[in-house]
Amino acid sequence: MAAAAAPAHASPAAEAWDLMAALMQRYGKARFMAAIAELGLSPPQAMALRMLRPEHPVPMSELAGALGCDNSNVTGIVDRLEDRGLVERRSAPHDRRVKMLVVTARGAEVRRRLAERLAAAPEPLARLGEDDQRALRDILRRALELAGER
Amino acid sequence: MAAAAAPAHASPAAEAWDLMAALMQRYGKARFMAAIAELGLSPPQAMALRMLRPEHPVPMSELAGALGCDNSNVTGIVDRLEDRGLVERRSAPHDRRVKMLVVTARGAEVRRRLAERLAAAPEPLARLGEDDQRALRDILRRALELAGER
DNA sequence: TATTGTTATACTCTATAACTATA
DNA sequence: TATAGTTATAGAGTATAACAATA
Repeated sequence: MAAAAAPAHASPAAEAWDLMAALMQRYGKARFMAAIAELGLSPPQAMALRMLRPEHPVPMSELAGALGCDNSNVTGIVDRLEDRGLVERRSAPHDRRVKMLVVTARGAEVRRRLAERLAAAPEPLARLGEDDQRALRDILRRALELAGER
Repeated sequence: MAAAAAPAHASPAAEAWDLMAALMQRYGKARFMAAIAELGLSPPQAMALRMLRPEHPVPMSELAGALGCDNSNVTGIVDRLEDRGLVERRSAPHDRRVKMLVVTARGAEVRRRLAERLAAAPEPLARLGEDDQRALRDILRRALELAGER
């Protein structure tokens, strides 16, 4: 099936955005689905494991915020990750309502393997010359800096 | 919550890929979810409507391929789009097993509004100078051309 | 025999609302 | 009263397997 939208972009930035979306759709999504299938994770489980950082416990509600879903969903997602021994719930010292999420050693290993599979640049970027690669990286760094990120 | 992965990239392309993923995650996803909520579409319904092009009927199985899911899922997704009058099933002339999907006038309008909301470049890209915007667009065009796309 | 789309089944994700235990 | 997390519920997406109609 062909691409989604018709051309005629409002600005070079809009066209770049469109091209980035196409790249993510065609390469990023396929790779993500393949990687999580290998590791036996569902998409939200994989996103949760990516968001959680080993050695940095966070409350359930913060994970819900990062995943952009309701707290009640996180209960089930974490249940299944915990069943597989990838994360643990711990009580918070200062507030007994809060449960802190901790990545286990096994979870950290799965998380590392996932990151490894997602890190490599896809073919269209990898094939670019060194100059283009660096220019692309530098422009994107500037974009995110301008927006106050990082 | 902080970003997902640790730094130390294998190449400028790998870092650029990481930055693009961050951009999509932080801006693309939020905008997509807001747009489909306004239009009353679920994520797969919206993806289906994006993939289908008015005036270009395609078989159910081709949509399944474009969505990267099983044929059996498409039955339900299309059922709900058809209930809302956004697409129609038509019989194919040459093979009576096949059903062709057609975007209705109403579906085309919803599809247009969706595309409109997703087309604008997000703030980090829009804030770049003209030179950077054009350079970014040109590099991405080259990347997709090299990979044999478009 | 093989293929297209549907149905049946089971599991996961999703939001909403009601509940608990804390604060 | 308000908040963190759970449970209950209902709707949607997902893959697998079995099926009907057609090729």
